[in-house]
Amino acid sequence: MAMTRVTIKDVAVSLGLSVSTVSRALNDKGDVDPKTRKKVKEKAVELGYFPNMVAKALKGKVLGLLGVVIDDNANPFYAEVVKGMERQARKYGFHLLLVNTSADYEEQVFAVDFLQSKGVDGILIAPVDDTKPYEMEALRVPFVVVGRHFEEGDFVEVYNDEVLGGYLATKHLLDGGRRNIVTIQPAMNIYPTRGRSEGYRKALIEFSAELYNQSRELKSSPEQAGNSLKEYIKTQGLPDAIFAYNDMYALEVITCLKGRKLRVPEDVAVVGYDDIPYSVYVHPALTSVALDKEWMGRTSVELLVRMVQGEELKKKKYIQKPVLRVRDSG
Amino acid sequence: MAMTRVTIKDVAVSLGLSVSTVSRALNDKGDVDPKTRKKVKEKAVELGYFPNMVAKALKGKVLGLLGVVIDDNANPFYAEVVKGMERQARKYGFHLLLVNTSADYEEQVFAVDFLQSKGVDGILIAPVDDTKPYEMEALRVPFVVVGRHFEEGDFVEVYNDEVLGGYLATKHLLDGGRRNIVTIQPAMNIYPTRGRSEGYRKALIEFSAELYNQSRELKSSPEQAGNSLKEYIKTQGLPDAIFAYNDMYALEVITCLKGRKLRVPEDVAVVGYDDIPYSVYVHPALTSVALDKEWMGRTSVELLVRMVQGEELKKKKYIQKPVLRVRDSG
DNA sequence: TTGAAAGCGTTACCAC
DNA sequence: GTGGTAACGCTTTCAA
Repeated sequence: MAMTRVTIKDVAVSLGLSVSTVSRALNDKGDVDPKTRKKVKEKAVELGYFPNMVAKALKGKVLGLLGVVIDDNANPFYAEVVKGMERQARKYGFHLLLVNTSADYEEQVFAVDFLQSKGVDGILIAPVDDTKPYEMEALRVPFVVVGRHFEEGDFVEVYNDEVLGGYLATKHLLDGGRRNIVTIQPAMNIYPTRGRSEGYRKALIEFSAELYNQSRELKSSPEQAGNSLKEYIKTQGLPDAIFAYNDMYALEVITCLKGRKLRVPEDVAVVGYDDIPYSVYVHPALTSVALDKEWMGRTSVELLVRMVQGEELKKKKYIQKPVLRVRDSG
Repeated sequence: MAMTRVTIKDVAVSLGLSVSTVSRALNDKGDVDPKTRKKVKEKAVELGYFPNMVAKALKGKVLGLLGVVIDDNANPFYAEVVKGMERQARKYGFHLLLVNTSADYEEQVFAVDFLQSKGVDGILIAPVDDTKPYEMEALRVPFVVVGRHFEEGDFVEVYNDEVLGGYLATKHLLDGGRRNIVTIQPAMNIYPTRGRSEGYRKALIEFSAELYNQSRELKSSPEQAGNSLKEYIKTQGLPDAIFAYNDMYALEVITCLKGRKLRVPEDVAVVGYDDIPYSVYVHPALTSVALDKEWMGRTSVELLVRMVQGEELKKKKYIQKPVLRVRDSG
């Protein structure tokens, strides 16, 4: 087990060559006699040699490590994004280093520092707060912002048209005859919340100023969504539709509604967001704004790798257009 | 951005000290004048120095990287396990390197090699096939087997009592009056399939030899579960209960059943496994064998870190007892 | 075509 | 208590 590692030097001495020649042979670089090269490679395999990336990295080469800083890998949205990242990273010979922040700012600061001290070549990050670009200055390696969008700063970003998403969802509800639509979302000030709100209000005002004036935004958390809604209903009365921040919120909202013997969508229509894989199995099947999550992962890694390899990206914003997937809940 | 990194040497010259002294001061090692130590630390902060773990690792120290080799991070079961791993790893100052194998053996071989060449200190692995212990010999770093169990080989393993899980599920169905129970699982030959089958058969034979002789194991895949079942029904007739390998299978099975206008659980009862977070929201809510997935993640990391730090584990098998969560599907 | 030697950032041994 | 130096495994000039 703990047998000492086979190094380039072992290969060299066993062949009576110098380490430099072996290095060149193995990396197909410089001038090496084809025969020598062949011998070296065979010997390397025979001895079970495999390169020590750590040593390579110390020589200024890339380690092939990409840090991923997200809220929670078990959130089905991020799970899919990460899956896409992993797949793409592998194609380029890169590995993913995962850190969850629980959407906590301190954790994020720590994560970034820690990741960098480990020598990652780049970072994929969904910042906890995308309103303060100067906070990204702690980043000393190339990075790509995933699923967020800073108004200022010209970072490379891969995100979704959240305004369109919010508009689509709300418009659909309006088209279905709903007039008392409340939206529920987390208190975080990030582009996804801002954008979806904006889309929501855009659809409302497009319909009438009156409806716009009655717009209602409820702040909550995935776990508390049900309780927040209950509270809201108690004081403000029953809405006829709810545009949930994402499918987790929608699921909680539906559970709460059912608990009060209300029918979905007959009494209250519910539209979610993210279109997680389980939305088909729940009852009623969720109507949701769909995003290609793997695309986000693949694209962000693709861009980051190019940056790590020294490429200067001209295009910096990669925006995806969401689509409404209409099912039974609204 | 691309400003060159602050090294220990920069701190040394700016203070007129030697690198060795600075190193000792920073690491609280050996003899250093308390005053010097203080000065060094302050200067380090001032200059924005942070240790280069890659260089440390080259010196034979631990890099603080743990490789994770699993089927698919987006599988809700693994997502929770990974979450537990990440949390625990962080406590110890370790990072997680994620690789998905899609349950493909070649991918796994590649993953392990690749991870090792990147200098990981240890590996957490859910092997694609846990019947061939000698295949683990490619592992040259400490490793912990997660969610799998080899009959031979004395690896450190963190897994679940799958026999009990299968027994619990089947017994519950039997107690509910079901007599024609088929189980559906993947074709993979891994402890979870073997164990759950065994538990299934154990419950059957405990009831009667006749029932045992009628036991039916259907091999399929999560995506094909519905079709496989349809095929089965066509040739073998309708069972009155299905013990699904996990909740994903169960969800597919239920969808298939509903598609044929069959009622769950009235016509066919369905029990799943893993108790994923969404099982509460689906309709009917899934009865499922529950596991503490985060515990698996935490424990395996805990053990691996201890191994990496040189500890010899006396206890090698960490087994969790599953519990049946009865809801509406069966 | 091949080899010697320097250097990447850090630690550790051994003098001073 | 402090500093010089070798060493970790590898790549990369620069000579030979």
